[in-house]
Amino acid sequence: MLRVPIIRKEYDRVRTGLRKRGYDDDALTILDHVLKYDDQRKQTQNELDELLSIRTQKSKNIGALIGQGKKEEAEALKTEVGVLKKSIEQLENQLRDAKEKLNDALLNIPNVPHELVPAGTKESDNELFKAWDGTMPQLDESALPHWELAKKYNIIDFEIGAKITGSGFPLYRGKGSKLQRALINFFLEEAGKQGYEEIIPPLMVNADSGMATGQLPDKEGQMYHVTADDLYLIPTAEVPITNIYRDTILNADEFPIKVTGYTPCFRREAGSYGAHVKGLNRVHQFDKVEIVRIEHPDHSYQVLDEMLAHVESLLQKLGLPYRILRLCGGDLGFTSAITYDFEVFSAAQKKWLEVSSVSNFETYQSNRMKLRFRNEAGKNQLAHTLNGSALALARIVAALLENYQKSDGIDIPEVLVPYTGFERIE
RNA sequence: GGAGAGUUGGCCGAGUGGUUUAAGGCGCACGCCUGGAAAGCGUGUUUCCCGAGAGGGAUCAAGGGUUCGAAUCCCUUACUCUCCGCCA
Repeated sequence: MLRVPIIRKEYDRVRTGLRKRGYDDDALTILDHVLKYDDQRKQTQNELDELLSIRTQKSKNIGALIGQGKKEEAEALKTEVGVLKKSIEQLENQLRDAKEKLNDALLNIPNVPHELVPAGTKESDNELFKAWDGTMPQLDESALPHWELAKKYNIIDFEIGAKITGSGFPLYRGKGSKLQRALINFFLEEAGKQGYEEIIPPLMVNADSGMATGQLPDKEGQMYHVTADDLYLIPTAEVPITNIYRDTILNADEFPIKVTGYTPCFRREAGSYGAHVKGLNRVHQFDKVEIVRIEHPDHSYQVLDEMLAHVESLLQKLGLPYRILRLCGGDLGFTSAITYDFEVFSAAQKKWLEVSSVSNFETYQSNRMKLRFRNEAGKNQLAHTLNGSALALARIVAALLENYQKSDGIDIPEVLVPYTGFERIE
């Protein structure tokens, strides 16, 4: 979340930034509420500290008097301190109240967009950062969408998935399953070559973790909640991986921190319907390889570029037409300062599908999770967190199947053959 | 699931209601010593809030309670370890 001193000192910048997200004057009053609650907090804290100081002092005196055998004086002092108790209790309640209000307000303020982020509220306001300048796949008239191909070659079964669990939980089988595993391994190996440490994290997280990366409270309804144990199924590996570093003070020489992990991802996608959810376009469970970086604030934007280049190289190796969007303020995730979306062209559907989202959160997440490093001056400073999909599988599979289809089979991109062990799906 | 024992600073570890400071050790930083180093000696070393500073407050797993006063006593929760049960 945002730090109060920033809201105070850079008030105008914060307001301008939030306007890009569509905040009007009315919505912006939340900033003034923050300042008000913070003032209340400080004042109450000061008053309380003073009383506590007096209490401690007098209590020590009581101890000393008892030690000297001066019982009556001690008793008198006890009554005196007893009077303080009520005021202390009252101030403690006030303080708790002010902190709670302050925290609630802060939790509801999203990150301030980077200056490069275009203003806007609609998808069409996203900026085309990099257009596809190569050739588009030429498909026959008879080309099929991926859900038809999945059926034709018996590689993905949506109906059985729906029977076992529900719609949006596809079952991969045979070469479909092997292709899935090949892509996961390919992505992990490529990340490994770039120096990312591979991990396998827990697939369920507690509320603290969800809060730290910002899924809670903002996206409460988007996660599957296991109520019996109050745990959440992860919507992305970002959550468990970034939370490795929750409540941590790093040494500056521990940078760069580069972690990658494959996990299934679970999303309720409440409110989605129609053509958007056809086939693999939008599912409740999908596989994804995520890359996460924890960085010194001075380098995070250079690192963001590195991450973009990495994702781009994956798409190039897979031979998929792609474009890169710079998200507008309204489309930007709650916690993100800047986000680039990668979309691949799914040639039979004639649709661009989002397959990666690469973001710099600056200090928004690290402030929530108390992730700091000791800087050159020896002070503890918030680190920057970044992450990106590299890549999300389901839609990549959709595009691969559609774009590489021939009348009698589907070719496997050359780069994947060592991982699949076969060259065609027939 | 049952029973028991635990959780103290970067790490180890003492501390069963009060005598301004959570003992001591290790590690780390700086200084003295040295030709240089080691050893030795000295000083410093949790984090957060308020404050220009001096200083004040909080912090002994978390949250409540008892008390003039809680690391210490009581309650709840989480986690760790041991044993039993179940189990891939």
